[in-house]
Amino acid sequence: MQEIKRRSQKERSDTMRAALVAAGRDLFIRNGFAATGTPDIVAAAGVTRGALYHHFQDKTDLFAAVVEAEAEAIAAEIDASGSIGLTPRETLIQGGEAFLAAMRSPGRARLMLVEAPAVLGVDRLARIDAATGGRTLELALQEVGIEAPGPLAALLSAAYDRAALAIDLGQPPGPWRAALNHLVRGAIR
Amino acid sequence: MQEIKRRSQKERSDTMRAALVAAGRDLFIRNGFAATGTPDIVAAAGVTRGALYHHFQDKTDLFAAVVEAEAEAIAAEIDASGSIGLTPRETLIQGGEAFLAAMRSPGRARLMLVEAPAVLGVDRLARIDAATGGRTLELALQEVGIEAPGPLAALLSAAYDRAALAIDLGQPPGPWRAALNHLVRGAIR
DNA sequence: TTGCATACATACATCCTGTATGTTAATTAC
DNA sequence: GTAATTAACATACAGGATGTATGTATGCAA
Repeated sequence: MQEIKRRSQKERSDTMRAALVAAGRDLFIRNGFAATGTPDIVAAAGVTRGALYHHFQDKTDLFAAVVEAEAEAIAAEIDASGSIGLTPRETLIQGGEAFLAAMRSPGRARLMLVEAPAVLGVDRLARIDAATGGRTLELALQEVGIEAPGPLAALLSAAYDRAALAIDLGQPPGPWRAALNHLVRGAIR
Repeated sequence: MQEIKRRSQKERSDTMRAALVAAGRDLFIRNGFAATGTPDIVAAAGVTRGALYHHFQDKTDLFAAVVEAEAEAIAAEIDASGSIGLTPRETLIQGGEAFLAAMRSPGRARLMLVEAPAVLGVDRLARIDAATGGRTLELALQEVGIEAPGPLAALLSAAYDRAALAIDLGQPPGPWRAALNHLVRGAIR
């Protein structure tokens, strides 16, 4: 009868881990990493700090899990809006639009583009979104015939990041989209 | 005889403040903001925490002072290398090169481009380097006839930031400079 | 020189982090 | 089916950091 007591270990563990990640995501987005204490997180999840330190090595490790989950969510949203049968340069522009759309989830830009590099380090974060879907831009540039697409992809990605941040901070998206289009079209000639 | 005791209040205060900023800069660059404690800073400066909290409201306030000083130093270096009598687009490229050169001071890129936005917030940091010399890029774009130079300047600035970071992380500068040239020339047609 | 303000040093309270230990429930071994 | 083991947490503890409150000495002004 009591299905609460009948949960398997793995199921219990998975839901708890997910609850901690969800609570952490919420608070990290609202207050940032430094201003969010582990007591706040576990209180929001309705547990104690023992649960947190059982599932994660430390607070940074939980944050990394939040960032990874967020990166996967972003990649999934972008993939979902990926229209097929476009020219390479159309794919480029459309992928950028999809990125901006995915980044309009409130606070997501600050979490992924400001907090994450500072907390996890630039290289570690780069590895995370390389593991999810960060190389699509590079491949698209290669399609349109750029010789060394790596650095240029990183630069354009940085430009998109900056635009997403500005929009997340409340600025109107129109001028940023226009400037991005200008930049991309100039880059692929 | 004892010139130490003969210092005026203002002189004493100024040197102390400068010493704290210098010690803070050194440690923030080496270990980052979060991993640097106020005991470390005052120990490096040879004083106690009382001095720090007399001159600054809190640890973040000291960090802001460090960032401001660094922004001024960067602006001064860029201004010093500013050749006159160039065409607007030459000025654009040359200014970018000067920025990259200024950013090769070890750890400076991470401090200003990763830590500072996270600790101070993007908007506050934007105000700081707008107060120093952050609008030169925007003016240069206006010179070459860009209609709305604001967003485009921000995007190109973000690209330069990304390149500076990559170079600071140890990557060879050549490909990044090439990609930046490609991007800028495409943007100004 | 007397009084006050400035420039620090010292002492203290609070909070947070990470770890060590304890407890309960689920899984495995026999 | 029961004992033993392990996983999943909760509780308790130690260390350190931050910010503030208080104390002290020196410069400065009347």
